[in-house]
Amino acid sequence: MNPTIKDVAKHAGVSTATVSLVIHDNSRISPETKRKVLKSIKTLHYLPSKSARDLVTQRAGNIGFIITDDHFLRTEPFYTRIFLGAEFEARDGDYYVLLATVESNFNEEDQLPRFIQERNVDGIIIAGKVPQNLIDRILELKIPLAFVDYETTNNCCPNILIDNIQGGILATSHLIGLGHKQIGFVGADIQHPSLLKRFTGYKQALENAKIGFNDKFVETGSLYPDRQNGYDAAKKLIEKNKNLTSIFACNDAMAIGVMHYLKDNGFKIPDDFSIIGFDDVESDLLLDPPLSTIRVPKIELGAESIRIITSYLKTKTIPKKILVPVELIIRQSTSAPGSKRI
Amino acid sequence: MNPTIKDVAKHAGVSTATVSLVIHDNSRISPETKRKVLKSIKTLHYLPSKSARDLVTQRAGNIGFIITDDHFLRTEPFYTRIFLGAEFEARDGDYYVLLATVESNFNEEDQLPRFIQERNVDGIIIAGKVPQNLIDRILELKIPLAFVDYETTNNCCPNILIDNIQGGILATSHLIGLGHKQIGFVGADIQHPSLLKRFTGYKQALENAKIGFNDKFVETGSLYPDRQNGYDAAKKLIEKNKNLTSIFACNDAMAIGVMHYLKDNGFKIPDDFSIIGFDDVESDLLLDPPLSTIRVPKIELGAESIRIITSYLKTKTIPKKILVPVELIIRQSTSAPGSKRI
DNA sequence: TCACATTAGTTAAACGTTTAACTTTGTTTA
DNA sequence: TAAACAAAGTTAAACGTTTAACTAATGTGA
Repeated sequence: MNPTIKDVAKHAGVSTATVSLVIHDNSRISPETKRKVLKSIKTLHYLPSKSARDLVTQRAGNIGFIITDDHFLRTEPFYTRIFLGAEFEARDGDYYVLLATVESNFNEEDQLPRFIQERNVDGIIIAGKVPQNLIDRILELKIPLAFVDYETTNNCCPNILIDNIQGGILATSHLIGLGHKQIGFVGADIQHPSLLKRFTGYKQALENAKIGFNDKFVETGSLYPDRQNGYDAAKKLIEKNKNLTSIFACNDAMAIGVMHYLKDNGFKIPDDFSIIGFDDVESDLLLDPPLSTIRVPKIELGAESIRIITSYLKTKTIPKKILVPVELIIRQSTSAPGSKRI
Repeated sequence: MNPTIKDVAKHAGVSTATVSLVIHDNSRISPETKRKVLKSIKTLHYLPSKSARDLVTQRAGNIGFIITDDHFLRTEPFYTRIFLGAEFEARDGDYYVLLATVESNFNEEDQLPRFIQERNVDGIIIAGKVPQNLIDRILELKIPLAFVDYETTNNCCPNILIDNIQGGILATSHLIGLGHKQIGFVGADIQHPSLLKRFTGYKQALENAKIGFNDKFVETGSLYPDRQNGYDAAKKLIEKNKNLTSIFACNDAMAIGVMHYLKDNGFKIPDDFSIIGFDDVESDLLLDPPLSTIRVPKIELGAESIRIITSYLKTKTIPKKILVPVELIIRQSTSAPGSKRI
């Protein structure tokens, strides 16, 4: 069996309390005793037991990370990176991150994630949109909660958000700056706060540039912002508006769908048509041409959410909203409106 | 505070031992008492504390998952999915999975992952290649260990492996079946057992088809099997062998590099040149044309590794090697050798 | 010189379970 | 009828820490 604090105490000729105080660097201990104890710790290869510690301190040492399986499968590289950002940051603090997926149609009777049932987390991060009744049940249990990339209306909890409006402005302004005046918007799930704000940014940029907003240029009918729906939206939009020269898609997945539609229909990108996405999913780089987009600092988003929740656990104070800035990434899918087609 | 076992005992009018026995479904308890206790548990919303349990049972309830940061960043979608497979499977068992990355040049004095320091795992899964001295130190601590996608020479521990040889044969035979006779191989890090076996499969398929092996058709100089090195390898290989009609790349990342090189140099895929990869990373689908490849069941690989290690923890028996079968995925990057170039 | 701090440690209870060993009561068996 | 056994619980120790409250020794100011 592993050595315990008692073994160390005996070896160093002190009480277990002293050993504990040394471990926690308490000033009550003289330098000499400290040295002696540290030496014993080293020679015995002593490591404190986490479960014993957790029991007495009444903490779990874990942060739960919840996401719907739907989100996870559909937009995996996006949320995976947020998770990783959380994971990395948690390591520096003193936590582990436990992952759980829930069904997107989670309902009353469904089992809560196991780490909640076992009281195995000190706090929870929810990534992306989840069913309201899940949120309610967690709040009922009074487990500290933070949301990343999902804006809640009741401001019970901190929200770590992408600056979606700014992103929408950046993307649209980029196209405007290149000389585009006919700019389409491809979106989805208009209930989703993030997507809505990107749309708001789009409109705001048009207004700033004194370009009239035209709702014929907007296609937001589908539920999920995925590749197939991007393809279909592009089809509708372009068939309806022959004069369009560019599209801002609400995320990269849809942008990729748009690109495929354009390619399938003989448009050259960016010569005939400029297209910009949002998210900067890594795979953008594989595209031909590489996609201009708005970079979302995913790792940073995850890290920030850990910082928020652990600081809450320490100080019991919550900031309401954190807005993480985004960045315009110009690649080769956008250019000045060039040789017009047909 | 949450209710404890004492509260339940008091509420049900029994001892805490009885409550514990009920929870563990011990036959010593009469049906009537059992019913009574279960009712109290329900009305009080009692949930056993994991840390108390862990302390007394001397288990952590966690499995560690270790990977080098290098692997993780370079081939993220691949190992991420293995991790997820482990995560999902662990949930059904009674474990959480804790992730840790280590530096690929991990050395003696470096800190072991925190979950090892804190004795917070019952077993460890190592994914992909890691430095030998890390392995040695874990073995020293006598923590049960399993390797996924990395073959260890000393057979101390179970190895959950992709059937790389079979994959190499499948890929190469596919090209041969299409009529190719000049088939290049693009690889890397010839020390890496997995890559080596893919190469073995390549040679074996050639032999099976009575096609002579030509080491001019092989390029395995670079250290990492990534996109850039794929690009460079294709360049060398094709400049050297004008008669090549197809390439089997040891993974998709390199295959993508090869495709980029081919595109940059005016080759049409698959008309002028067939290319097949290995791994079936999701992003293959974005490529133009979509890449034929060998699918590795990543989720399954992770799940299997959890099954192996938890079954070891229960029964203390280890299977030596598990070979997970792979599958040929034919997309549009391979076809019969067609209209030759220039 | 004495009351009082300060320093450097110790003692012992507490955290919430599990489980071996024990008790009590009732039922067989020889 | 007594001894043996089975059934259904209980008691109490143990797991390995942390920490409030205590103690003993030394230093300090009036």
